[in-house]
Amino acid sequence: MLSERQKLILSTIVDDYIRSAEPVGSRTISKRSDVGFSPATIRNEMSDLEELGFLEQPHTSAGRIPSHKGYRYYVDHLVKLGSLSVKELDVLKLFFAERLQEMEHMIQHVATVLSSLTNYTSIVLGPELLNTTLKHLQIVPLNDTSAVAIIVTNTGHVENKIIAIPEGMPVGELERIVNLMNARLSGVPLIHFKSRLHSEVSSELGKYVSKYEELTRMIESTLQSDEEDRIFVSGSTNMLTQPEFKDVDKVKGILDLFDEAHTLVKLFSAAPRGIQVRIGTENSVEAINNCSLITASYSIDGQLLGTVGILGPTRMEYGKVISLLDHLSKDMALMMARWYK
Amino acid sequence: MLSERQKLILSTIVDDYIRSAEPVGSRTISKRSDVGFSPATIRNEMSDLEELGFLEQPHTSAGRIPSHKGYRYYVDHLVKLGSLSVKELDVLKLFFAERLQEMEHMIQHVATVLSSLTNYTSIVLGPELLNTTLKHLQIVPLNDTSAVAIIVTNTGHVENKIIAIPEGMPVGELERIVNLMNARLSGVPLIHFKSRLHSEVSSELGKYVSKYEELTRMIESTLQSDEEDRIFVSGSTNMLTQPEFKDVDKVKGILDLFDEAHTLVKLFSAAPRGIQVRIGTENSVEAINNCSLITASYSIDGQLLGTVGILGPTRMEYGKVISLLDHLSKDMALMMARWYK
DNA sequence: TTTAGCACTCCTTTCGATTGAGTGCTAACG
DNA sequence: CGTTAGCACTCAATCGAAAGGAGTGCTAAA
Repeated sequence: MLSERQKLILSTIVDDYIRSAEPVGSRTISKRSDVGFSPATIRNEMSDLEELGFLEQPHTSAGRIPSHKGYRYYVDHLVKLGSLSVKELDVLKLFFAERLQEMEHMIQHVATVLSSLTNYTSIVLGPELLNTTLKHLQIVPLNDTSAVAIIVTNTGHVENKIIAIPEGMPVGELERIVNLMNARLSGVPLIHFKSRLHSEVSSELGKYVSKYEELTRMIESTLQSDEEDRIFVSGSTNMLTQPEFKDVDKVKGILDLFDEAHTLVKLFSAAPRGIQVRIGTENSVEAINNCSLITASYSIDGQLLGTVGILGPTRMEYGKVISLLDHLSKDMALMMARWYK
Repeated sequence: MLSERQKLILSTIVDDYIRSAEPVGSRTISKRSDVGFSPATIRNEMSDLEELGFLEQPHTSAGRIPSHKGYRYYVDHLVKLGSLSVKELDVLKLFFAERLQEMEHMIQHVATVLSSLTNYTSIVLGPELLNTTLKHLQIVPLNDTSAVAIIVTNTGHVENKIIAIPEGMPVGELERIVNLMNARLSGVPLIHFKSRLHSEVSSELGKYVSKYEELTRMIESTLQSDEEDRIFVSGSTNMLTQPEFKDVDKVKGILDLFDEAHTLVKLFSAAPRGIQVRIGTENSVEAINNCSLITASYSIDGQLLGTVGILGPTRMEYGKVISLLDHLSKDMALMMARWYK
């Protein structure tokens, strides 16, 4: 357990380091108006804090910087949640007044706003398609062998994929099956689509049962294709403005990560409800072991939809970012609710 | 007009500099087996070439590097088009054997292959939607006020947009109009869609003429939304591996460019038929004034469809890249032809 | 015309020397 | 006994001089 004075000093060091990116010395702390101790006293405390593992020294005659453990303690006990500035609130208000039509555009826009407000990189995981319900299924033949399967959800999302028409199935029959599916499956949550497809429709298919298996498998694959389309990144080059990443080799790995939608989806799918701060090596992905990732989930009626996140250096403005994400994730949930109902 | 010997020397300098990224000295050139002159002779020629503006000296006691004019001459007269290696041909053959279904995936894949074969950044501009013909038009109502307009082209491309249902238009009437449009406009090239829409359909609309205007305007807007979706980038972080960009400030502007699909589309739309090499400041976009951009257009029956491009440092492997782009753009044209016919 | 020789330039590397921010320890102070 | 002033010590960063070396330009000889 840290004493009040230790907390004050740790907190001051973290704040100062976040601002300056330079190791913080005892004199710097001592000069601050809210700390009424001499440099020598501070030094003793700093020495203790280092022994406890909260601080590190790049080298003997440098100031101290927070260790991962130090950041962790700061985030858990000391961080002062900044309230959003008038300017930031204005931006958000304006943004949510805009009522973008397509959900993709809305989410991309959220990412852009986040990265420009924070100067970090923002990553947003959109809701899974499976949470929506089927509005309309359509199959448009392109030629004798292939067709486009189109699925429209109640949120207005359109998913499509080119499929092969089962050999020997006439167009008329294809239409009949699709009509049947529409009649029976409209309004069904896509997560139940697969099972309902079999229970509701398969009995009425007559002689095309085997062909039909082939067809449904392809329609199902249309639903699975979207995993990587759920991820939206903005401000990736903001990483380059951070002094800790002025060395090209250090950013390369991070920037490469942003192109791997696959890895990002995995990283974000693992995020829990509410707000989570993962510092340095707490991240499972090695490329961002010198970064912190703050995520906030958004949900409707307790059902987890997706995650909003900010990636920056471990020396990140935790207070500001946490309150911003908290605010925004709630706004997003509200906005999503309009779509889903 | 340069003498044969000057050409040989210029060519050798450019080749060597492309390989090493270091200023090239007279001794280095002299040692090469195909140049039978002493360093002193080479020096005299280099001095002449510098006076003519083909070479530059970073400082008095350094070797020479090619100027923009030097690269230009090299590209126009000296470059040896490398034939593709067996390995590269294998990659391409394998790739085009794969027959990806969706055009988007195919194009994205082309970009990936290009960047991994060259270690530069590849940018591909896909064909305009307007070159395709209408296969099917569909409007799916979501609720009382909005619907999704879906356009399927003969290439299997699906474009969709959420539109507002004109006030006071019953669903049945909406369906009737869409059916009419489908009957009359199927097979029409999208570039003529707008004009045909009016001439073919407007007479038969009865009392909904004014509402109908509103509706068609929105359907038309679905076609225009795709401009930025035509651009595909791969290997953007390859820029970071080039020694001339080891300084973060120098790459920031370039990487930022890749996020501005808008600017890229403009840059690529301006590309002429065939292969073009734009060196340094020949590029209109300032961010890439230290880069060279090589583009190759692809077309069917003389109609320009799109452009494949490689962006790298001015010190780029011109010979290799040019022949690769040439080869690939022709393969792409063939592949596209299958879609369009 | 070509080339060997040589003085000269100037970047780069190296290596102390210096500087200065910051520490740890000790002893004095309230 | 906690706090602080004083002081010696450490070590990265900065600076400058010296050395090294790659490369040039010029001149004169082959």
